Amino acid sequence: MEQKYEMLCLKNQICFPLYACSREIIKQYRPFLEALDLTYTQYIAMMVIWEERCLNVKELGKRLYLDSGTLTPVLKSLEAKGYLLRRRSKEDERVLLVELTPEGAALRDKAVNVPMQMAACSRLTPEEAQTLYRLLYKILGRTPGEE
Amino acid sequence: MEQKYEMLCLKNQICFPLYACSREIIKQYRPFLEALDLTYTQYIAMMVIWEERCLNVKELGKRLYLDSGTLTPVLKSLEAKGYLLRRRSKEDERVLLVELTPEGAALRDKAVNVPMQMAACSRLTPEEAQTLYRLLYKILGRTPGEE
DNA sequence: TTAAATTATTTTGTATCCAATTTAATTATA
DNA sequence: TATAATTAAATTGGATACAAAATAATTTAA
Repeated sequence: MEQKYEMLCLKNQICFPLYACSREIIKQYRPFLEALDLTYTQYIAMMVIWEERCLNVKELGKRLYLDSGTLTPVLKSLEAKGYLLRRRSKEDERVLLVELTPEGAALRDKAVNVPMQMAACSRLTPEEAQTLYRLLYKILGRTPGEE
Repeated sequence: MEQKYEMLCLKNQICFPLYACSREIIKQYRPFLEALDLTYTQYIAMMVIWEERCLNVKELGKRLYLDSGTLTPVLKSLEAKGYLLRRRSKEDERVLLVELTPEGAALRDKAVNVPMQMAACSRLTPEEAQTLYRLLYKILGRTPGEE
């Protein structure tokens, strides 16, 4: 290939394997999450909601790097399954609060083994996973707990 | 948080930052790709087609980790823009060949600076990027050229 | 103090993704 | 050689993603 096109190859891209890996791993989640009747997006949303019990859409979106355009249908679906309640804040009617239900809390016990099951599929050593984790959060520009 | 839920937190997931990073970087591509009237998916498809000049949907899908359900509309859209031709193979009518047009080849010269522009946005050192690259392809289980 | 600006969420429209089904062509086999 | 099995794409249906516009509530500022 001509020199000037060298950088424009799939094999010289860093974003492409990131994109491919992300989708491949999410595909691996499928059988485990299907048993919980959750999609991956619903699963990571529930993960934050399990931790926080109650938070608003903006906060949730910041944690997940998703905007309300994506979250609105996801949260409506989780509400329809009975795992959370959506209600407007009393102090500020613009704010929508998302609150864990007892059914949602019960789901956490059913989900508790998913991380271990997924770890068993990993092709990386714990050290490699740790390195990857650090690099990914360097790209994201903030650590999970931050802000 | 209770010990038993410890692994079920966003901050202890490896897939989540992968998923978030992938989307964040694809978002960074947008202004550069908009100038070419391409989406990210169209861009990586063109990248393979620029290299191969002519290949079939199955081969393209293997390179991109995408199936024909995703590729069919992407390729129709690229054909509509005039960057490629879709035609059935003479030897096997089931196979759809995707062939670069002169317009598609010309687009390559307009895209040639995108990788450099994106590299300028990177928060990683070249060494870190190299490490990340290696780990991602370890997860994918095959190197870019392989198979 | 009320009109303008801002903010949080929803809606809309477009483009993926992907599982599952369908269609059409080819190959294998009884 | 008919028929079954396989294969490559396309289609269908459901769930994201996300930009842009719309809606509604709150805050700012002239």
